[in-house]
Amino acid sequence: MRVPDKPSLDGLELRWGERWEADGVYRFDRSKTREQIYAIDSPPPTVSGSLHVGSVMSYTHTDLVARFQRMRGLEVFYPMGWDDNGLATERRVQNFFGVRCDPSLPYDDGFDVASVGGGDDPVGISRRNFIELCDRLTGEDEKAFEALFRRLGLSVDWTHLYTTIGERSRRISQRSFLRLAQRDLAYTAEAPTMWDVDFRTAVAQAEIEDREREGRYHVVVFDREDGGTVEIETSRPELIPACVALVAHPSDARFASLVGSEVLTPLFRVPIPVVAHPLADPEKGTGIAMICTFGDVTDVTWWRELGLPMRVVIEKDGRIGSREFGKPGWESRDVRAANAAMRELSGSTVNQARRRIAELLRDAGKLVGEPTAVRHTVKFYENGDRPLEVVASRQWFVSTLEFRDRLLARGEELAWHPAYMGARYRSWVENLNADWCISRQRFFGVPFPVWYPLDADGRPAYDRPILADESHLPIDPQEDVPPGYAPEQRGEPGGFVGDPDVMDTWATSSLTPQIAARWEDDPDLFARLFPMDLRPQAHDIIRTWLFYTVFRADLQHDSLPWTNAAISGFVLDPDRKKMSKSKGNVVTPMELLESHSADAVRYWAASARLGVDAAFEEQQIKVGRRLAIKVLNASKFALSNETPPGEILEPLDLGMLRALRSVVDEATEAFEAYDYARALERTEAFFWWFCDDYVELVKGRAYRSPADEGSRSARAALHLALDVLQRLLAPVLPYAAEE
RNA sequence: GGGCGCGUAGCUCAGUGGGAGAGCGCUUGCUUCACACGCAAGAGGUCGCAGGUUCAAGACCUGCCGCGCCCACCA
Repeated sequence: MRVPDKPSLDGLELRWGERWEADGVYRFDRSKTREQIYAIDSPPPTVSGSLHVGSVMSYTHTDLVARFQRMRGLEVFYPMGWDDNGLATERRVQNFFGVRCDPSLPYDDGFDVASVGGGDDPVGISRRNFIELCDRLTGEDEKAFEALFRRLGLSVDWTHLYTTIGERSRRISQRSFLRLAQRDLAYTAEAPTMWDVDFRTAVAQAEIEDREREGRYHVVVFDREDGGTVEIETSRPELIPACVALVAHPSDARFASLVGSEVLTPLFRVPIPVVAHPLADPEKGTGIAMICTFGDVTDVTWWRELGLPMRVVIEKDGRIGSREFGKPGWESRDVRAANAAMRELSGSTVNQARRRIAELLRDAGKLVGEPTAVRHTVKFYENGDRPLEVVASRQWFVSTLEFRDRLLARGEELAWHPAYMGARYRSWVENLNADWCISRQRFFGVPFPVWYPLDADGRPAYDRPILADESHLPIDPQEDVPPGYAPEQRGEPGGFVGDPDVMDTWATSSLTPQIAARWEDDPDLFARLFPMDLRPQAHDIIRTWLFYTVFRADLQHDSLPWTNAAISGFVLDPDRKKMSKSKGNVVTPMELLESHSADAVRYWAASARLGVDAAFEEQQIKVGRRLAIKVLNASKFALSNETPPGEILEPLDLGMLRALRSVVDEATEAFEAYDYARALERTEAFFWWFCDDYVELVKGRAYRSPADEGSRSARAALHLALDVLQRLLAPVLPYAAEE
């Protein structure tokens, strides 16, 4: 045994990191059975830059549990993944290399990105070439991520690494999709969906957030057939050309006589019916509202349930398109005026159109008073800058609404840590209002393993998709050819065309348990791991990652994907604001580890309970550093006397050990309840008492003659207590404990 | 509008019906043979407010105030 003269934390991470790797101490032993295994569904961090100090905290939380379960004798399956599938990566690669993905181009296996000049316009390349570039760039980030996680001391088995754009993820994602399609749970439909006009893609309900915005209420006059008028209030007058009806509540006496009659829209003079529907709120506006295709999701409900026609004026780029009145579906009592008004709006953004139509209405005497300013909530894509529009387009959906009740039951079945986080899941599931739209009009993602036959005129038969053969996955329908067709038939009448879209990134990451456990690629391994024990994650993605993963497992395996969910909070800066790069208060994780040591940073992370947002406190990290150093020094004292210890007989020694035993019990109980912070708190309090009181009390006795019984008892007690304390602290301070 | 969480020392936070606590920071003293990244002593609190239950409330119940978050059909 060699005890250093002056113990230090410096260099411990590198030394023990290498040793752990060489010895394979965290390598998963797949010969173990399900009962002997503790399986973790690690969150794959998004690869589009660098990791945040918040990630350091939450990944440490997972590692605390992993190390505890391993020390309790379970074989821990602790993989890692990189989430490099998605819009964030796509944008980064585009900007970095000056390229643009064009899925219609064929793969160029001799493509050299160096040949892409510094031209102004991005160079179009095939999807496969684009993915290869994504792989290349994300590879760099992923190396940095791994270095950070290794230094932090995450006891991950790095041989179980996956990427969400990798071949295995694409295969499993496509396989799962095909199974859903075969059961008609995944279906394609032309339907109104939420649409981001900047990214030009459909988005799902889960990616939508409300933001408060300034708006203006306009009171607008519609003409009745009998010569009277009716006034409605709207914040979106630019949708008047898309208006298909007025709606009032069935029991609203004020409008009862109007229901069933027709009115004319202002400016466009389009005859529309007045209808009744219980969703119309007599308290709002003037009590009667216009229904447009489509201003919001209520419009969609009204349109569907009342069987109204569709008159769309907003294009996918968010501008008002040109429309010709007088044609079928665009009838008008004054075609000339309608087209004149339409020309005023065509080509402008909704904001421009809103101002312009207000002027037109005013000039026509159809605006009552002036628009009044109001703050109201508007739906945005979570990464978007402009309000979402509702656009009718062909998309793939997964049936969700019909499973609401069983998904609620799954939420009850899952053990949430802390328990109250289950309420967020519940309120989300209770309020689901649409099937999951899983197609995205983007490029860097998992393609749909689907083609469509072309009819004699070259039109795709979307109602007869050709599903890929499962044995050939993953496939890219832009390159691969469906069974029974020749490559030359691509795009030709009577031939086929590949589905151009990619899946929602959550459609793949909702399968992380299946990907990590190699569903159907390795049935033996899967049976040993699934359902898993733990999903660790932060609270902001309960309605996405957690919800979708529960959903997929329920559909595919009729079970929960895991039994426990451990929900971490966020890291806030000391002013209690959310840390953000723009405020310049971000500390890079690697710098933290280098200046304070990994154990010190882990200590700070371990003091933050699950579910609670934690303040970033450098002071707390320093406290952790002192604790780690104290462990080294106390251990040095206990180990420096090399004479053999004896039997523990002294009442003081026995009393100390009795107290330590109850600390072990408490810490174990806390850890089993995922309350690592309490385990640390109890252990730490005991440890400082042990150092300051017990050690000082027995020091003199320990220094007596080696043969002295009291001295032997003291030394034996010190050895035993230090051994136990090191193990109690090992999940939090693995480096100091290992040293 | 519905729901969840949180208000305890200057700061960060424990607190499981009976004694108001820890760490940091602050003050004072100490080169004691594991550790000055240490040790010892000390100052510092109407436990958000108001009722109620109880022999006893920081804790349990009700209402209110404040902060944060989640959800909701945006006329």
